[in-house]
Amino acid sequence: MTNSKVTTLLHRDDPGKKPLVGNIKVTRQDWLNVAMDILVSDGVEQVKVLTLGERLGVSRSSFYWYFKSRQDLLDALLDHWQQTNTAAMINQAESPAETITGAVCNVFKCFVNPKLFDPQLDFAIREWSRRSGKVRRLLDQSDQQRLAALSEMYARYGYETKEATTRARILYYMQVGYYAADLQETMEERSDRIAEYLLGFTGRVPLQSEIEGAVAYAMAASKGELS
Amino acid sequence: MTNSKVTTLLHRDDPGKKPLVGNIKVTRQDWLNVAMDILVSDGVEQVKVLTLGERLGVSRSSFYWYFKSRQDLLDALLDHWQQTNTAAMINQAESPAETITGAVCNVFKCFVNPKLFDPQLDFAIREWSRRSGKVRRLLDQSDQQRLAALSEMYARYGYETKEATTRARILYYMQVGYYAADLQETMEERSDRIAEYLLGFTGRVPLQSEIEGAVAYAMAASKGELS
DNA sequence: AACACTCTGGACAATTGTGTCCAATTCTAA
DNA sequence: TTAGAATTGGACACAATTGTCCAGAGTGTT
Repeated sequence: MTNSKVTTLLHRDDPGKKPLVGNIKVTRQDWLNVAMDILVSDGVEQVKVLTLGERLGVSRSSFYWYFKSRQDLLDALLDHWQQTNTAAMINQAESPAETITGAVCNVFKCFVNPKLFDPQLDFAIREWSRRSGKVRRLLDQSDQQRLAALSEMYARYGYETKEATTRARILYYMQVGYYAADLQETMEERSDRIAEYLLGFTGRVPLQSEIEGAVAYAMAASKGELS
Repeated sequence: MTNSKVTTLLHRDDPGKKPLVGNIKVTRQDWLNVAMDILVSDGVEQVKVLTLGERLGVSRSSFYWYFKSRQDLLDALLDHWQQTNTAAMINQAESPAETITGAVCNVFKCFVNPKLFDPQLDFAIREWSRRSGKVRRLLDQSDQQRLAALSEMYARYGYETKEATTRARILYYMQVGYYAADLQETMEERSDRIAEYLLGFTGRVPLQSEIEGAVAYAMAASKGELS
């Protein structure tokens, strides 16, 4: 019904890596990669030891060599998320820019470049948080940090406090909703609205150069040309 | 971890209804109500015949008298959603208003009055749609209809096409994201930002009377005083 | 009083998931 | 070449879940 990337998710599929010796078929990282893939496409509940094993072509027992339990794997996935997404968004919100529209363009980079920020992973965690108090607490904390960084960004360009925090919410939750809806929109379609998005989010007309820069970045990102 | 309403979810808990005769302990509607409750609070995957039966104080076999299978129940839940949420939002988007800010206030009614529109149910369906092609198709269709109605609303007040459709997206997806994030915000906190939300969504300054009307509606809705 | 109708409970089968145990395999090092 | 370490596969135990079957318990009808 869903997923399965064509990229090299598994050690054995990556020609750059040296072959595994001995009786070894997969690595701990392979289990993690496949688990992450399923987490993103199908949700936590579908992260099942049996399913992962089948996809790796390996028996379930192997799993228990690398992980203490299913929960142990889930904790590792959560760790990975914590160490990537939130940091990236805060970083973009704090990047310098001439104008507020330029600053929002910086934040847009998170929304279009999966190497910077993985919105689908973010959504998967959000879904997971509904069923786990621990995950919920971590996510609430991240949301607050991100909103604070975005509010501060608007404030830097002269918006008064309440307008700054409200615009931060609109920008942030619009992004959350966009990925929750999981549109299958091409990057061309999205780019085509950039000027209007910038106007909507800031109330100010963006510079032509900002629009062009954002479109160029979005197109490059969609082709995997960025890091 | 979650839910359980205190309201009269079950036939037997509603003093207004006549008692069930014979060997009858629950009705088909009771099963549906409890299922809907769990769908909203815990997601489709948690809608289990055993769990529902326990909550109703009845054995699983009873379920199979009222429903052909678990899938049969899920189809009924989906039906109910279709016949409520989308219609309500389109209706609000089409309501007449003097200004665009007033029109957005009409749409806000959906976001704050659960009797008009149930955003948590909407989110539950969205989550479900990730795991079912059938649900996915129905939801995509609803999203498009709602976005079309909101775009048309902006267009009525003079926004040109691309700005109208973009603002419709910001308004709609912000709402989706807001409920996906599942903040535990009081209605006072939300109301306090209404003027800024209106400015952000429309780019125009709302009338004082519109703000006051919207706040009054929101507070009444949160107290369950509306229909 | 006998019967039909509606609903419920309990036993059973099949499937799918987690976790444990141990033997088998394959490389490395002594 | 032999011992040991790392990894994997297969069998087993256990729990949760869906679905089937049928007997039984109330009600109303004839």
